[in-house]
Amino acid sequence: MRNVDRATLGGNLRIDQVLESATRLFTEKGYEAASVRDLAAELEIRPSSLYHHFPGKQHILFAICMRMQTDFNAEVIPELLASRPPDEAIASAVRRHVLFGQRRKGEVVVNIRERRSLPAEQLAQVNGLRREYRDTMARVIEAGCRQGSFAVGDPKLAAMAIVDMINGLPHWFKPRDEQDLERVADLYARAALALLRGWETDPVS
Amino acid sequence: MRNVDRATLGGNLRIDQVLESATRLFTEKGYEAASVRDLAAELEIRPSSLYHHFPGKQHILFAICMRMQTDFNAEVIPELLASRPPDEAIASAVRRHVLFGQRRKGEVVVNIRERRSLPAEQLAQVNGLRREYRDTMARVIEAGCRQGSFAVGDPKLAAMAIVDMINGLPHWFKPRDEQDLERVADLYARAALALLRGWETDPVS
DNA sequence: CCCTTTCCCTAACGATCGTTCGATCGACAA
DNA sequence: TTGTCGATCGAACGATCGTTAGGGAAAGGG
Repeated sequence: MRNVDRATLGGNLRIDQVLESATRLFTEKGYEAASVRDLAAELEIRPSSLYHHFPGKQHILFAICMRMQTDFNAEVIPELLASRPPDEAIASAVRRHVLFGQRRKGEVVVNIRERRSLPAEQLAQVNGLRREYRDTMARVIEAGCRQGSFAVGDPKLAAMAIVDMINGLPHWFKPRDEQDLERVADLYARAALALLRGWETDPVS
Repeated sequence: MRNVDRATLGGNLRIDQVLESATRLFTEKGYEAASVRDLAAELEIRPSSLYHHFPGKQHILFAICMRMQTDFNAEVIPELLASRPPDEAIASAVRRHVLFGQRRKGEVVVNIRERRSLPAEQLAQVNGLRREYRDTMARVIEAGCRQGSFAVGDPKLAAMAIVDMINGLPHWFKPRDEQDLERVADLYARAALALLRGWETDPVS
């Protein structure tokens, strides 16, 4: 029982090594294709030793997804809830989202691409956190519409579009350096604002 | 040899059934988790019979990805190359992209999420087609910048952002009816234009 | 008629999968 | 010293994996 707590929340040393190696393996080969023996080999221990720290392979994936999404929400949602104009809230949330996606690229990609291999109940937990983020963003967009900064008919759709756009980034973007990363983060923040301001006002052609 | 040709291009009846069932299985369980025996069971034949039509499991995935991406390029790229203002070109390309993503949702999702399980050489072929699409879109965006319709500093980045946004759609969007689908397709076309017009002109806050 | 080709079958191959069991080793408290 | 406990080990379990070998039934052309 103690192990499970230390698996979902961080804390233990060896468990962090397991999650780190597993993240790398899962991103490179995919969750199903990466075997417990691959993971054990990377950690230089025997496969059976892994079961002292985790009750099974699925729990490793769950721990990766859950920890990543928890940290993400704790870091990005406050930007949306801070009391300030909706443009600024969206802009800094998008900035943070982009930066998080690069800093924790491995976990983010695993969470996006391998999450569906989780059993229904664990998958629902992770999806709950993701929905919480999207709903919060949708509410800020709605507030921006009421006060006239944004022109969006469907705030939920707009939030999904923006999130999809940002989540695509870690799959292919390799920043040249820290400055390049900041540039793209700002660019995406601008992109989100351009989207929300001009969505339903501009003519389609 | 004949089989390979009929696998990548369409034509044969049974092969189409295999690709259709495989697409459904791969979307539901993932390529690695879906076994040859699962696929054979769905087709009500024995696993070994599959090897009369395909030389191996990987080639089924390759056929799905290649056929989907070929059809996609043949359908969407002409919208970008047609001689007309860049706004209109982008708008109708995005519209077509969204509609294609719904009409061929299964194959599109498989191509996005399972493509990486392909061996390097086959993966490169599919990625080549994808790059062709993105590059074409980037050139249209660049043209739009030169003639003043768009205000984008990095056309390739803008193309990737738009493509990521649209490709996210098939993962979660379930249109109520045909009209709802048309509505979202138009909305995403507008979103792309809003993005390209206001990207670098609007202040960040 | 026979011969080839197409399609599917039964049976099984070796490999690898996630996981379990029981023993062992070292550190540390009593 | 003895006892406890966390961590690791070797060895193996049954299941399932992708794939192959070889044969049989039906169809079509010579």
